[in-house]
Amino acid sequence: MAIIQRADFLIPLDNVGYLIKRCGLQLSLTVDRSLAEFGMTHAQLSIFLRLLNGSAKTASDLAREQMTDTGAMTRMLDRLEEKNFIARKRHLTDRRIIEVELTDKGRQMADQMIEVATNCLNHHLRGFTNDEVDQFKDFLRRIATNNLPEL
Amino acid sequence: MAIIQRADFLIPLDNVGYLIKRCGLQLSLTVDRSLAEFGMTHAQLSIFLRLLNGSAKTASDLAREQMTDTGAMTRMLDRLEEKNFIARKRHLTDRRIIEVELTDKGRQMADQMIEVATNCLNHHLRGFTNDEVDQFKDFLRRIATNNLPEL
DNA sequence: TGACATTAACTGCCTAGGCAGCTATTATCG
DNA sequence: CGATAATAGCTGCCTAGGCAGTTAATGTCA
Repeated sequence: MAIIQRADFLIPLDNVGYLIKRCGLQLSLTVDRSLAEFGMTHAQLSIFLRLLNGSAKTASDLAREQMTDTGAMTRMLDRLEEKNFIARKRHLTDRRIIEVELTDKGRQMADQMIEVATNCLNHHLRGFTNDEVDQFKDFLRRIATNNLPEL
Repeated sequence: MAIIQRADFLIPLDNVGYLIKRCGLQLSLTVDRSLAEFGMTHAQLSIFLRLLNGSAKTASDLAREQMTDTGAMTRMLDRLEEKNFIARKRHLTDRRIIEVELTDKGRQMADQMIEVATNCLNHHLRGFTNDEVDQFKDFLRRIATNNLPEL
């Protein structure tokens, strides 16, 4: 019951892997270009979003959710701290942990970035109905969870 | 008639941008891990596919279709040439152009890689019906073409 | 034809991520 | 309690891509 055949694989526009990768690249490129006026990137926006909604509070939370390395995250947080967008605080009881929080300046920047990025997303999704977007997101979530075991 | 609202943006699993990025990362990670036994990557497979089906013949074709830089492509082709997977040949009439072609060794490697990568893709798409895959691909193609102007 | 623009490929420089290894701290379990 | 494992964050090293600039070859057009 294989879904994807060898033949599909050879045609770029029939190759799901290629299509996902391409859309992801286009999207992040568009967002990065739009955020360039603030000197920011989509990767940094993503961190801000996690901190804003509270789904990540520490450096390793962020690394895990961004699917990146703790080393890379350390350096990314260095850059954000340098610009006073975030602050690091040692956890009181578990002193291994560094708690990351947005500064006022960070929250303000996040606000502007969200505005810009939302527009980019809507640009890429123009012509989609709400139902289609919902179904699309559902597909993506199913693909993501199909891989959880080895994540 | 904005589709994506600010509120959606804040919730990772409702954020189309985040979901696409995540799926793309997971997919290429899975493929890369599977191709590691050959010492190859998904980026290299992608080049092989283009050369196999004839949709790209030159270095700049490849760079354009991979959405990368010609400089990066030069170096990538260096690596592939070094391992004798591809050969470079000057175009006869337009001597600026370098034509890239797979060697026998390259074609043989491509064959094994396609097998492996197809399995990865099917793994990520398990539980999908053929219709769902078709619809998913359609969504992705629409998103990709929504951005063509500035490509 | 000759000046200028464009294209293809390449190179050097910079940045950022992946990986391995390290230290400090906490958890586990005999 | 004490040894060992696990976790969090950090650093050095390497690789690969983005960008700008270069060279060679071709196209354009007065």
